[in-house]
Amino acid sequence: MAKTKKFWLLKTEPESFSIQDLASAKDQTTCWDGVRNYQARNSMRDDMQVGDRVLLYHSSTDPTAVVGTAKIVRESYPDHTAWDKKDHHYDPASTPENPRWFMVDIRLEQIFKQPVTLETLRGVAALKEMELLRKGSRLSVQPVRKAEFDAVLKLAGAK
DNA sequence: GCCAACGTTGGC
DNA sequence: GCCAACGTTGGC
Repeated sequence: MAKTKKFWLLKTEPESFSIQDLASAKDQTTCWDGVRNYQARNSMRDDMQVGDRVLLYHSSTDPTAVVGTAKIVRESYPDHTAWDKKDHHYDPASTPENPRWFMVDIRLEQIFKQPVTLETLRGVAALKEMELLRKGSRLSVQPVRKAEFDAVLKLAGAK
């Protein structure tokens, strides 16, 4: 069966890791570590495939916005930062023998010349159902519909 | 299994 | 910094 490409949105606080950080990373690639939410983990562990496209969103900044796109380049594997006592996201319940948390690798595709702000997204009728715009939405790894992904690209003047 | 208390996220 | 909306924890 042919793989169907999926679309995602990943949130990050630019103070801790920004799309500019991704741009200057080796091979413009990074592991998406530190996710400690089961629903988000399940998306990464069970549903993300190499080749899927990702919107990168900067939260807790001004303005909050989708700032670019990336691609999944490695499917899920254990998040070893959960085993590191010194790591901020350390979780003693996760072990190498029985890992609880997973991550994927992503590679930068593009930084939007024109970031698409949350305010802009809220004004677009085609995005009314987008998870990001749901009241109280906190999920840091969200599925995005293809039509939504395309609409955001269009708003950014990107492909 | 219920649910109160607690911790976190994230827009404003 | 505030606080609404969550998710998790743990006593019972």
